Amino acid sequence: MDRRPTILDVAARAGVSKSTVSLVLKNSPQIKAETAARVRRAMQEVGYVYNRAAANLRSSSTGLIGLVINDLRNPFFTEFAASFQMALFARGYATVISNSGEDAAMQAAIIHSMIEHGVSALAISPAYGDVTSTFDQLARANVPTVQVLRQVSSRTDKFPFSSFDFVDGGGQAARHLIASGARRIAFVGGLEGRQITAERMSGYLSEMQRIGTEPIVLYGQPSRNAGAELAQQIMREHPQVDAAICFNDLVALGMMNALEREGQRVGEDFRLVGFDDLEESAQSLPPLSSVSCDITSFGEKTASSLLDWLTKGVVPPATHRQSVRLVTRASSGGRGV
Amino acid sequence: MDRRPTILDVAARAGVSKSTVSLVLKNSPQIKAETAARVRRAMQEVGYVYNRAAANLRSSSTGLIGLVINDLRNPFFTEFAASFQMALFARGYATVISNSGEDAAMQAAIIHSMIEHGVSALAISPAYGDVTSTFDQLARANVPTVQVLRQVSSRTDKFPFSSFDFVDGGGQAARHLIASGARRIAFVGGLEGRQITAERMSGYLSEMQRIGTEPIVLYGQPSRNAGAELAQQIMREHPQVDAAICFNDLVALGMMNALEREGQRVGEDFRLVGFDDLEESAQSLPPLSSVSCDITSFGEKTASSLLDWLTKGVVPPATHRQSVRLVTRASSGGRGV
DNA sequence: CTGAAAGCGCTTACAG
DNA sequence: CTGAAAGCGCTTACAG
Repeated sequence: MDRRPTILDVAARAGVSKSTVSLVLKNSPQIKAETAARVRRAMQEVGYVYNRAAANLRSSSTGLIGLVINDLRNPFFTEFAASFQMALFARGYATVISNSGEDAAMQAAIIHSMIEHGVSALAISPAYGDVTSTFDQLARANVPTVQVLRQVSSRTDKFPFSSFDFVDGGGQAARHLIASGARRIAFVGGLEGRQITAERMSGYLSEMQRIGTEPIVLYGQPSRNAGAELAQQIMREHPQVDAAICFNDLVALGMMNALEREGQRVGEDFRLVGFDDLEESAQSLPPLSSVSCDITSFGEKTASSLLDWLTKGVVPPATHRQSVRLVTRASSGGRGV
Repeated sequence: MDRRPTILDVAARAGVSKSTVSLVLKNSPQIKAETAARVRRAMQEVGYVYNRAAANLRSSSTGLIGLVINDLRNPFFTEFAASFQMALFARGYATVISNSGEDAAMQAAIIHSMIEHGVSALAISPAYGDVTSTFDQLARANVPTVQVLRQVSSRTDKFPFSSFDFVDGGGQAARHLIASGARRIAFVGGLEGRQITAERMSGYLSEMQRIGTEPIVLYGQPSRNAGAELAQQIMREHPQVDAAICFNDLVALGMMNALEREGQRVGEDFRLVGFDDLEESAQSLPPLSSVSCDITSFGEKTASSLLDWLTKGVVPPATHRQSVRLVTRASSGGRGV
């Protein structure tokens, strides 16, 4: 009673061979409905649980998809993880999620373990660091793997990369602020040297060049508190600035808070645009304009292109950029918008 | 070259039997160092990857620990997930994390799938709903399972429950506010009817009864925006209130923001205490007093008690409450604190 | 429509 | 210190 019942136990109970039980498990049309019903009843009676590991061993495909995430504490990534998993689940695949915590060594260990556990495919939102041996391992093991949101391996032929078109988003934001009458626009927040910071900033830089204005850039952590501090710094050191494109909404919300406390009317005296369009950004006071990255649909698309690769051999394009869309709200326009 | 090399390939390459290879894999001291080295070299050469599923099939223990989380979008739970996983990883166990998204049916499907995949043990921060059949399944499959943070099954003998001593935390917060000179204290935020709301409120209610004051309770979503709205409502409808214990820090931060915008000085005119002690709470303006729940250590303890159960048969106590500690900052005292 | 046999890649006693 | 054999719980052709 301690060991788990197997198909042999079920077969004995139902008075058939184990082959028949196996066929019933796969809903084979070969089995007479009556026999199938009897077998199913026997499964109930003995408390049978399918042993997927054993099945996989023979058929050598686990239906397990791995997801390695660089920071499970960041809502942007967890939203991705949640929608990715949901999409796979709906198509009958189980997802194992693991968090590397921005640690390349941890990431290597996780991936190693996932390969051992026989994942059929892998999506990685990678930690920065030396990852060549990690990706070599993946190549050897022949596990279809995509890089999302961050590109750390340049071998996009083997490890296709997909992300958002942040460059375009930054351009949209800059043009919108200029059109709304902003005179001096700063780019605020984001860690220096990170690719994603460069991308989000790039569209802003082009627009500043186009209108012949010197850009003003203040780097910082992508957090609410950093945003508040940077706002103070701008009011002190750059009083001429009357608008900002923020690395993300958290920074923008922190800035908004600090500006309003100092009596600045956000949307009139100072215009603000963020990135990510978090749920709460629509509800801030004033509501925050933001470059919306539909991370939910991104997660779903990543899931289906990975499955197409796995099941139909359709290799995803080496690089894919999902388009983004600026959502304008009161923080960048008149208060009543 | 397409199929993964097995120990037989390694054995052939190294000129030994597959048993020897297996022993090398387990670092058996029986194998001569020289032979082991030769075998290891052969593994490198053929690109061998351990097949854990096959190993598990024979030894019937996967070393896979499942974690089912009710809401991967909530930082409190993701912090738990991250520390739980780290702790297990450090002890050589792989964790598979899955998100039920507060959906009991999804949760049932996830747990079913995890059992099939042969998890050795399970931790569940459960979704509310009808879970009897889900837990029956677990009982039948004989998988050691703990409930954390939310108790949905009353069979704590089979499914031990552990959480924080929120009741005590609420009491600490209330006594502190009374001692600081607050005259009228409200309890703000948290969904009505949820056990965790009741727990966090309970200590407050006792203290109000003790000092003979009618409690004032305003329910709401556990979010920043809800906090801001509830603050407005309090200023309008309960002008006599000069302090609040909030369901969590998000609510408190939202309240703080709304209060300050209306010119109230938080910490002087209005005293505020939250729950959870988020990282950013120490850095808000003013810094937020909060009941600190050390979720990191909670995750680690959960991991090790689960492993003790799995490996040594030490069943955790039916109910465990980790103690919490009020951290007082300027939001509940003088501004200069 | 159902059964007998081989095999997936390991581990585990048991010999030697 | 190393090898030959059986077995973990399934699936997969192949018979019948």
